[in-house]
Amino acid sequence: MTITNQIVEPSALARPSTVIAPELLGCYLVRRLSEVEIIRGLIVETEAYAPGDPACHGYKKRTERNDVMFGTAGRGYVYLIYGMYHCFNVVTDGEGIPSAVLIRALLLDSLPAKTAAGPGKLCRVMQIDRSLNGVILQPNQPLWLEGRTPAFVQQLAAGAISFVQTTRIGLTQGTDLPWRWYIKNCPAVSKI
DNA sequence: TGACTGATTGGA
DNA sequence: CCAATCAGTCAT
Repeated sequence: MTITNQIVEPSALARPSTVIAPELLGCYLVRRLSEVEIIRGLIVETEAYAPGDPACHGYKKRTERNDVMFGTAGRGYVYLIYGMYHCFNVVTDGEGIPSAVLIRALLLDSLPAKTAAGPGKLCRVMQIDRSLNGVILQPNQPLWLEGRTPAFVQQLAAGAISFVQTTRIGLTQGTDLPWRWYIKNCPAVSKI
Protein backbone atom coordinates (compact mmCIF):
# COMPACT_ATOMS: atom_id res chain seq x y z
CA MET A 1 0.00 0.00 0.00
CA THR A 2 1.44 3.31 -1.06
CA ILE A 3 1.65 6.01 1.56
CA THR A 4 -0.50 9.00 0.66
CA ASN A 5 -1.44 12.25 2.31
CA GLN A 6 1.85 12.70 4.11
CA ILE A 7 2.00 15.72 6.35
CA VAL A 8 3.79 18.80 5.07
CA GLU A 9 5.87 19.74 8.12
CA PRO A 10 6.41 23.41 8.98
CA SER A 11 10.18 22.90 8.55
CA ALA A 12 9.63 21.95 4.89
CA LEU A 13 8.25 25.46 4.30
CA ALA A 14 11.35 27.34 5.46
CA ARG A 15 12.38 28.37 1.95
CA PRO A 16 11.49 31.36 -0.26
CA SER A 17 7.80 31.81 -1.05
CA THR A 18 8.55 31.87 -4.78
CA VAL A 19 9.87 28.31 -4.43
CA ILE A 20 7.11 27.06 -2.13
CA ALA A 21 4.19 28.53 -4.09
CA PRO A 22 4.45 26.12 -7.07
CA GLU A 23 5.34 23.25 -4.72
CA LEU A 24 2.01 23.67 -2.92
CA LEU A 25 0.03 23.03 -6.11
CA GLY A 26 -1.43 19.53 -5.82
CA CYS A 27 -1.05 19.48 -2.04
CA TYR A 28 -4.08 19.55 0.27
CA LEU A 29 -5.27 22.15 2.73
CA VAL A 30 -7.07 20.28 5.50
CA ARG A 31 -9.47 21.90 7.96
CA ARG A 32 -10.80 20.16 11.06
CA LEU A 33 -14.14 21.68 12.02
CA SER A 34 -14.99 19.23 14.83
CA GLU A 35 -14.14 15.77 16.13
CA VAL A 36 -15.96 14.26 13.21
CA GLU A 37 -15.85 16.81 10.41
CA ILE A 38 -12.87 17.46 8.16
CA ILE A 39 -12.78 19.43 4.90
CA ARG A 40 -9.98 18.69 2.46
CA GLY A 41 -9.21 20.88 -0.54
CA LEU A 42 -6.76 20.34 -3.40
CA ILE A 43 -4.61 23.45 -3.84
CA VAL A 44 -4.89 24.53 -7.47
CA GLU A 45 -3.79 28.19 -7.44
CA THR A 46 -1.18 30.10 -5.38
CA GLU A 47 0.65 33.43 -5.27
CA ALA A 48 3.97 34.32 -3.62
CA TYR A 49 4.67 37.45 -1.54
CA ALA A 50 8.24 38.19 -0.56
CA PRO A 51 10.72 40.78 0.75
CA GLY A 52 11.29 43.70 -1.62
CA ASP A 53 7.84 43.12 -3.12
CA PRO A 54 5.69 46.28 -2.88
CA ALA A 55 2.51 44.17 -2.71
CA CYS A 56 3.76 42.24 0.33
CA HIS A 57 2.14 43.28 3.62
CA GLY A 58 5.60 43.19 5.19
CA TYR A 59 7.11 45.51 2.59
CA LYS A 60 7.40 48.53 4.88
CA LYS A 61 7.81 47.31 8.43
CA ARG A 62 6.74 44.71 10.97
CA THR A 63 3.37 45.62 12.51
CA GLU A 64 0.74 43.92 14.61
CA ARG A 65 -1.13 42.74 11.53
CA ASN A 66 1.80 41.37 9.49
CA ASP A 67 3.76 40.01 12.45
CA VAL A 68 3.04 36.38 11.57
CA MET A 69 4.50 36.87 8.07
CA PHE A 70 7.82 37.83 9.66
CA GLY A 71 7.82 34.77 11.90
CA THR A 72 8.94 31.21 11.28
CA ALA A 73 7.59 29.09 8.43
CA GLY A 74 4.60 26.79 8.69
CA ARG A 75 2.05 29.06 10.29
CA GLY A 76 -1.13 30.44 8.79
CA TYR A 77 -1.37 34.18 8.09
CA VAL A 78 -5.01 35.27 7.88
CA TYR A 79 -6.24 38.80 7.30
CA LEU A 80 -9.48 40.59 6.46
CA ILE A 81 -9.74 42.26 3.05
CA TYR A 82 -12.34 44.79 1.89
CA GLY A 83 -14.04 44.50 5.25
CA MET A 84 -15.78 41.26 4.32
CA TYR A 85 -13.47 38.53 3.07
CA HIS A 86 -10.57 36.69 4.61
CA CYS A 87 -7.41 35.60 2.83
CA PHE A 88 -5.33 32.62 3.93
CA ASN A 89 -1.56 32.41 3.49
CA VAL A 90 1.09 29.84 4.35
CA VAL A 91 4.04 31.57 6.02
CA THR A 92 7.37 30.63 4.43
CA ASP A 93 11.10 31.32 4.79
CA GLY A 94 12.97 32.22 7.98
CA GLU A 95 12.35 34.32 11.07
CA GLY A 96 12.48 38.03 10.27
CA ILE A 97 11.74 37.53 6.56
CA PRO A 98 8.25 38.71 5.49
CA SER A 99 7.28 35.90 3.18
CA ALA A 100 4.10 33.94 2.48
CA VAL A 101 2.10 32.05 -0.12
CA LEU A 102 -1.50 33.10 -0.69
CA ILE A 103 -3.77 30.12 -1.34
CA ARG A 104 -6.07 31.42 -4.08
CA ALA A 105 -8.20 28.40 -4.98
CA LEU A 106 -9.08 24.88 -3.90
CA LEU A 107 -10.84 22.00 -5.58
CA LEU A 108 -13.18 20.31 -3.10
CA ASP A 109 -14.65 16.84 -3.23
CA SER A 110 -18.37 16.68 -3.85
CA LEU A 111 -18.74 20.43 -4.31
CA PRO A 112 -18.91 22.55 -7.47
CA ALA A 113 -15.47 23.58 -8.81
CA LYS A 114 -16.28 27.26 -8.30
CA THR A 115 -17.10 26.86 -4.59
CA ALA A 116 -13.54 27.67 -3.50
CA ALA A 117 -12.32 29.40 -6.69
CA GLY A 118 -10.89 32.54 -5.07
CA PRO A 119 -9.13 33.44 -1.80
CA GLY A 120 -12.23 34.91 -0.15
CA LYS A 121 -14.44 32.04 -1.28
CA LEU A 122 -12.13 29.32 0.00
CA CYS A 123 -11.89 30.95 3.42
CA ARG A 124 -15.67 31.12 3.57
CA VAL A 125 -16.19 27.44 2.79
CA MET A 126 -13.27 26.31 4.98
CA GLN A 127 -14.47 28.55 7.82
CA ILE A 128 -11.14 30.34 8.08
CA ASP A 129 -11.08 33.72 9.79
CA ARG A 130 -8.65 35.79 11.84
CA SER A 131 -9.09 33.52 14.86
CA LEU A 132 -6.79 31.17 12.91
CA ASN A 133 -4.12 33.81 12.29
CA GLY A 134 -0.78 32.41 13.46
CA VAL A 135 -2.02 28.81 13.70
CA ILE A 136 0.76 26.25 13.38
CA LEU A 137 0.00 24.05 10.39
CA GLN A 138 0.10 20.54 11.80
CA PRO A 139 -2.52 17.81 12.40
CA ASN A 140 -3.10 18.51 16.08
CA GLN A 141 -4.32 21.94 15.02
CA PRO A 142 -7.51 22.99 13.18
CA LEU A 143 -5.59 23.48 9.91
CA TRP A 144 -2.67 21.72 8.19
CA LEU A 145 -1.16 20.71 4.85
CA GLU A 146 -0.76 17.29 3.27
CA GLY A 147 1.46 16.39 0.31
CA ARG A 148 0.67 15.36 -3.23
CA THR A 149 -0.70 11.88 -3.78
CA PRO A 150 1.43 9.39 -5.71
CA ALA A 151 -1.18 9.58 -8.48
CA PHE A 152 -0.72 13.35 -8.76
CA VAL A 153 3.07 13.01 -8.77
CA GLN A 154 2.88 10.37 -11.46
CA GLN A 155 0.55 12.40 -13.68
CA LEU A 156 2.73 15.48 -13.25
CA ALA A 157 5.81 13.52 -14.30
CA ALA A 158 3.93 12.09 -17.27
CA GLY A 159 2.80 15.53 -18.41
CA ALA A 160 -0.88 14.77 -17.89
CA ILE A 161 -0.88 17.60 -15.32
CA SER A 162 1.07 20.84 -15.86
CA PHE A 163 1.41 24.25 -14.22
CA VAL A 164 1.07 27.79 -15.55
CA GLN A 165 3.09 30.69 -14.13
CA THR A 166 1.75 34.25 -14.63
CA THR A 167 1.52 37.65 -12.94
CA ARG A 168 -0.55 38.08 -9.78
CA ILE A 169 -4.19 39.21 -9.72
CA GLY A 170 -6.00 42.16 -8.17
CA LEU A 171 -2.91 44.08 -7.07
CA THR A 172 -2.18 47.79 -7.38
CA GLN A 173 1.58 47.28 -6.92
CA GLY A 174 4.04 44.63 -7.98
CA THR A 175 1.84 43.73 -10.94
CA ASP A 176 4.88 42.86 -13.06
CA LEU A 177 6.15 40.04 -10.85
CA PRO A 178 5.25 36.57 -12.30
CA TRP A 179 4.52 35.04 -8.93
CA ARG A 180 1.19 33.33 -9.54
CA TRP A 181 0.94 29.63 -10.33
CA TYR A 182 -2.03 27.46 -11.14
CA ILE A 183 -2.87 24.00 -12.46
CA LYS A 184 -3.53 24.16 -16.19
CA ASN A 185 -7.12 23.49 -17.31
CA CYS A 186 -8.40 23.18 -13.75
CA PRO A 187 -11.98 24.52 -13.48
CA ALA A 188 -11.46 25.52 -9.83
CA VAL A 189 -8.84 28.17 -10.68
CA SER A 190 -10.24 31.63 -9.94
CA LYS A 191 -9.33 33.28 -13.24
CA ILE A 192 -7.34 32.47 -16.37
C1' DT B 1 -8.73 60.87 16.36
C1' DG B 2 -9.96 60.93 11.27
C1' DA B 3 -9.44 59.86 6.39
C1' DC B 4 -8.15 56.58 3.15
C1' DT B 5 -7.23 51.98 1.44
C1' DG B 6 -7.43 47.13 -0.12
C1' DA B 7 -3.71 40.08 -2.13
C1' DT B 8 -12.40 40.33 -3.25
C1' DT B 9 -16.76 39.24 -4.83
C1' DG B 10 -21.19 39.40 -6.96
C1' DG B 11 -24.49 42.02 -9.08
C1' DA B 12 -26.11 46.16 -12.25
C1' DC C 1 -18.62 49.34 -13.99
C1' DC C 2 -19.43 49.68 -9.00
C1' DA C 3 -20.91 49.08 -4.08
C1' DA C 4 -20.36 46.47 0.23
C1' DT C 5 -17.86 47.04 4.71
C1' DC C 6 -14.04 47.41 8.27
C1' DA C 7 -9.27 46.74 10.38
C1' DG C 8 -4.89 48.58 9.51
C1' DT C 9 -2.09 52.34 8.52
C1' DC C 10 -0.62 56.85 8.34
C1' DA C 11 -1.41 61.66 8.54
C1' DT C 12 -3.33 65.36 11.64
